[in-house]
Formats: sequence, structure tokens, C-alpha cells
Amino acid sequence: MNSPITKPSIREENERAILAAAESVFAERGFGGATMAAIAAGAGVPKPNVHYYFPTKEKLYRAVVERVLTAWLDAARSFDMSADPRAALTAYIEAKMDLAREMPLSSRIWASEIMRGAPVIQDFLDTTLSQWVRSRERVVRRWIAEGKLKPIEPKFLFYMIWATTQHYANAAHEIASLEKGRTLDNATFAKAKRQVVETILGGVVA
Amino acid sequence: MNSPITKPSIREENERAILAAAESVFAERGFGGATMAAIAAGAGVPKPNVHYYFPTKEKLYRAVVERVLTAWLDAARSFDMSADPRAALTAYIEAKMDLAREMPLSSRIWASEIMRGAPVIQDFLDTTLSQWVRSRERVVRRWIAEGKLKPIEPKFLFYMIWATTQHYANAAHEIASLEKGRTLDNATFAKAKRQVVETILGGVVA
DNA sequence: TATAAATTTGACCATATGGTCAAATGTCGT
DNA sequence: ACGACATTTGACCATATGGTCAAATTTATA
Repeated sequence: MNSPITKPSIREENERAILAAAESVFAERGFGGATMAAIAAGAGVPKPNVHYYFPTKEKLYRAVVERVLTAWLDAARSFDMSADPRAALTAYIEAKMDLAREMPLSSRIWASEIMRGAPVIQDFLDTTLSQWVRSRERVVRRWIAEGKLKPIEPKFLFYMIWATTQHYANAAHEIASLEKGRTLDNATFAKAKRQVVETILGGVVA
Repeated sequence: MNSPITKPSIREENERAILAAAESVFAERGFGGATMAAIAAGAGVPKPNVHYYFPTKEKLYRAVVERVLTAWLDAARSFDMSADPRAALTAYIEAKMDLAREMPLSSRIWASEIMRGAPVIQDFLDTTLSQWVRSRERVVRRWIAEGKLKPIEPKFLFYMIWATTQHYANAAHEIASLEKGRTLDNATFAKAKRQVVETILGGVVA
């Protein structure tokens, strides 16, 4: 049914448009501030049509958040536990920076979902994310034992990586304001990425 | 009139209670999701009473954000431009960490205001914050010229500090989830603070 | 204590919003 | 071309929400 070359069905195309609009509206105004009318307008369809594909605002939000989770997991995979810390952390930080750059809306929705107390992704935090952290913690501790990293608490390192990389999505507006209103261009962003990698590596590599 | 020992007037006391409730509701649900009814309930006063002190939701929100700005400025002052980078950055990072710990609601409101595109604090970003950044950038560049810091872009250092420290407020729930649901205790938070300071210093001090 | 000013509060109002419905229209396989 | 099914859409509805008002009550002030 779902062969790669099938042209998108009406349903697929509409769901795509609605999800895209929803992502943007949820990211800008938060769950509470988003309205189905705004989402419908953003998707270019009448409001009842949104409800036809996503029965409730809650369900639509969940669908949006699921895409965010997918993006998170993709970036998470770039943490190569078999590599040495420099390579593993560099790849991971760069993946996270690219995610913030390329999917700022997803990143903001993630942040705001967490600030709300994670009503939708609590289960993800308790299962997938917890496991991811535990396994990577072990790897980091091994690196420390091997004298490759300073004796740090792995979690705090992850927090710093998550926070710093996400900041480039969450605070894109603030950053632009400090750059005379202009968004970071690719070259500047690349410099930021490099500096983030080097600062963190410089701070934790033994 | 406003001598230090004057007992709070009815007005002062009510405004305080309303602002406190508003801060909590805005932080939890965002501007759009917050309701005046919830704020009134949180403050323990009837809804019209909230409007008596703060005519509109928008004005109430502005009042809350102003308190956040004050907190931001207080922490900003701890960046001692006359000191050497180790001392200056340590004091600043620690002040920011303490702020995130002691005023998590303010920190979250700040984050969500910025994610909304800073409709209320745009002016602050363009004036006070821009000036603060420019003057500190100069100091950091001087430190670099004196060989005390690696050749970094000062702004990216500030972003890392802001992001990482704020994370402990913004993502407190996520962090708690990764700690079996328990909030970081004081000792653990102190360790986090130390590690953040040491990682960043280790990353940028020459 | 009398009077003015500040504060409180129940009852309301207009609008916005999430969601529904049924009729109309489009799509697709046969 | 036909019937079955998917999709679209204008008109609605119930509720929530920001905000108002005027009467009642409390607090300051002279």
C-alpha cells in the first residue's frame, strides 16, 4: 500500500498540511494559546475539516508531539557509544545543534511541553528517555574510568548539551534581537556549533 | 509613606497575592492557557477583584514579567567586569544557577515569553539587554586579548551560560523524571552548579 | 462618629472557542 | 455511469473566558 512512489493521498496531504500548521501555531502560542481556527487557517482548510482528521485539539497536539519525539530519537542515535568521547560527543552535539536549526518549531514544542509538566510525554520520559540516559551514563562513566573524561556527573553533561543546543531554537528570537534583528546566518551558526562543541569538549575531556 | 516598617496595605498585600498566583499560573500554562479565574482562585480572591487591581490579563502579565526583569538584572550585576574571568564567570554562573533554583517560575515565564517572540519585553531586549551584552562582550574580548581566555565569540559563551542555567528551571520536571520523580536536593543541585561552572571555565579559560 | 474613599463581590455580558451535524460535493473502483 | 465511500463546508451549539457593573461592605480620615 505504502510504496515509496505512491503520490500522497488526499488524506496524507491534508494531514501533512494540518500538522505543519499545528506545529507552527502550537510552537508560537503554546497549547493553551493555540486555537483550532488559527490552525485551520494556517493549513488553508475550513475548521471542521481539521476536526475531520484530528477529532480533538488534544489529539492533534499529541500527533504533533509524536513527530517531535521522532526527531529527538533520530538525534539521539548519533550518540555513538562505541566511539571515543571526542567523536561521540561531537557527533551528538552537532546533531542536536542541527536539529535546533532545522526544526526549531519541534524544539520549541518540546520545551514548552516539558515546561507544562510533560502531560503528554511523561511516559516517554519515564521509559525511552530514562533508558537512553541510563545506558549513556554507563558509557560516560566508562570513559571516565578509562581516564578519557574528567570525573563528571554524566547527567549534568547531558543537561548542558540539551540546554545549549535547544537554546538556539528556543531563544532564536532573543538571539536575533541581539544581532540587530537578523537571524543567524549559516556561517555564524556553524561558528556557534563549533564553539559549543569545543567548549563542552574542553570542559569535560581529561 | 513607604517607610521600611510600614505594615503592608491591603492593596500591597492583595497585589502581592495576585502576582504570586499569576506567576504560577502563567508559568504552568503560558499566557494563552492561563485564565483569570485560575489566577483569582490561586490568590484566594474573587475574579472581579483581580480586575480591580490589574484591569486586563495583558496588564497583569506585564506586571509579572516586570518582576522577572528585575530578577534578571539582579543576577546580571554579579558579572564583575573588573575581576578576572575565572572569578567573574564563576560568580555570574552561580548567580544564574541560584536564580533558576530559587525563582523557577520567573525563569519559565522568561523562557516562554521569549519563545512567543518577546511581545512584552522586546524593548528590554533591544535596549538594556543589548547594552549589557555589548559591554560584557568588550570585557570578554579584553580577557581574550590578555590571553586569559581562549579565542571565543563572547555571545556564544553567554548563550551557553543562559541556556544551561535556565535549563535547571525550565526542565525541572524532566530532570525530576530522570531522578525517579524526585526534585534535585540541595546537595545534588550544588554539585550540578559546581560542574556547570567547572565545565564552562574548563572550556573557555586559556 | 460622620463622611469619603477604597475594596469586595454576585450577577452579568459579549465574544471566542472547541466541537458537532447534515447536506453537498468529490473520488474511485467496477 | 453507477454506487459506495471519502471529503468538504456552512451553519450551529454549549461552554469558557475576559471583562463589566452597581450595590454592599470595609477602611481610612477628619
